[in-house]
Amino acid sequence: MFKEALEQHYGFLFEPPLMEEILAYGSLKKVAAGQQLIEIGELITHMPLLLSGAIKIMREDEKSDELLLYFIEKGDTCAMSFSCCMGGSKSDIRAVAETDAEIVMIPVDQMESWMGKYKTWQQFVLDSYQARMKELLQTIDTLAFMRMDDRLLKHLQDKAKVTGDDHIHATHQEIAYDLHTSRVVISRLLKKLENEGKISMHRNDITVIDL
Amino acid sequence: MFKEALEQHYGFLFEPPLMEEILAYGSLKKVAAGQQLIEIGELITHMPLLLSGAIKIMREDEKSDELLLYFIEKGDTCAMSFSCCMGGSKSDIRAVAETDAEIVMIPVDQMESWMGKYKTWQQFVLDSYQARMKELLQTIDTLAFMRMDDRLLKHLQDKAKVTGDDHIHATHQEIAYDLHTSRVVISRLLKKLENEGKISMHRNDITVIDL
DNA sequence: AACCCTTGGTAACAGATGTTACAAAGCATA
DNA sequence: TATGCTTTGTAACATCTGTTACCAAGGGTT
Repeated sequence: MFKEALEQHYGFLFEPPLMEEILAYGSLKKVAAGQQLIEIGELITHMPLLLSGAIKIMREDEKSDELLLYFIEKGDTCAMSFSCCMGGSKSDIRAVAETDAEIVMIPVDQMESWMGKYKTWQQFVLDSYQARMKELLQTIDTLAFMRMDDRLLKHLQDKAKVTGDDHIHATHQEIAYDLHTSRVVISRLLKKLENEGKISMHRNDITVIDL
Repeated sequence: MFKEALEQHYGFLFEPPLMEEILAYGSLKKVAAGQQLIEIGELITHMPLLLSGAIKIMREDEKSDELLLYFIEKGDTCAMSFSCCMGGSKSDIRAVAETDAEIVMIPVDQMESWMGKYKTWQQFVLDSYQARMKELLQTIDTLAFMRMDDRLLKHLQDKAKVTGDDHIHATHQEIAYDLHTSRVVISRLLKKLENEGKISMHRNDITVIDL
C-alpha cells in the first residue's frame, strides 16, 4: 500500500474524501532508473502522481534530436499528461525515470468527475499547469540566453539536486544527448569546468563542487 | 458594445448565462499597435479575451535581453495571466499589441466563481493552458533544433499570418530584438533569403513570398 | 598477459553566429 | 539643395559550437 507516502506528499493538498478516492482508484507503479514511462505520440490513459524519485521529461524532433525539458520530483505531476488525458490527444513528450521512482497512476475516468467535485483537485491541476509553464519558461531562458558552458553546469547542478547526490553517474555522451550537443563539446567544457574548480571528474563520475 | 464580436468568437464556446456575465462584468479595451499591455513583474488583475488583432508575448532576462515567445490571436486568451490572477503572483512575461486590437478584460473576482459555476469556462481555461503549453514547446523546438536562417523565415511567416498581411513593416533591428540576435545577423540572413527568392525587401517592408 | 570494448582527451578544421566599424541609401525637414 | 537622422549593406574579425579523426586510459574477460 502507498497510503503513508501519499499522505506525506499530498495529504496537505487534498481533502480527505479525495484522498480516499485516490487510494481506491489509483494504482502504485514502481519503476527502475532508466525505464521509459511515456513515449511521444502515445495515448495517455493515466495521470501520474510522483511519490518518490525523479522523472525526466524529454522533447524530440523529426530527426530524433533530443532535448531535456525538465525534471519532475515527488509531490509533482505532469500537467501535460492531464491535458492529454482530458483531450484524448497524444503525448508531446517522452518521460523517463531518472532514478528509481514510485508513482500513483490515476485513471482518466476519475479525473473528469474530480474536477467538478473537489476544489482541491481543481486547484492542484491548475497549479501543476502553472508550475510546468514556469519550467518551460526556464528551459527557454537557458536555450535563448545562456551559452553551453553555463547550460552544462546548470544541468549538472539540477541533476545533483533531483538525485540528492553530488556525484553524477553519467557518460559524456549521455549528457550530450540531454543538452542536444555532441560528446566532444561536453568533454571539452567539462575539462574547462574542472580547471575552474567547479567540478571534479573520474570515469563515469562527475562530482559537482559548485552547488 | 462588444456583444456581436464576443458572440462571433466565443459564442460557440460559452453557455448563454456565462456570455451574459461576461457582457456584464467584462470591459472592452481598444489598444493601438505597439502599445504595451502587461509588463514583467506587474500584478495581473484582469484576464484578456482577444476579440480582434494580435498580441505578442515576450520574455526578458536580467540583462534586458528579449525573446519573442509567441503570438496570441482572436479567440485566444493568455493562460498565464489566468494563473497569475488566481495565484496573485507577478507576470513572467511582457505583452505588447502587435496590431491594433480589441480585448475584453475580465476582472479576477468573477473568474474564481466561474470556475465552479460554468463547465465551459473551466474547459476554456484548461484548453488555454494546453494551447499555450504547445506554443512554448514550439518555441523550444525552434530554439533548440533550428538555425537562425530558418528561425527568421518562420518568424516572418508567423508575423504575416497573425497580421493577415504578407508585407511586414519592421526594421531589421526590431526583428533582431524578437529573435534575440543582432541587426547585422538579420540583415545578412535577410539578404540570403532574398537571394533564395523566399522574400523581397524594401526599406521598412519585407514581402514574404514563401508563405 | 593479451584482447576487447567503452569511455574520455585532444587536435585540427568547418561553419554559424556575434561584434565592430564604416559607408551608402532612403527619407524627412529646414 | 543642404542637412541630419534612420535604416541597410558589407567587410573583417572573434568566438562559440559542431565534426572528424585518432589515440589513450580504464575496466572487464579469456
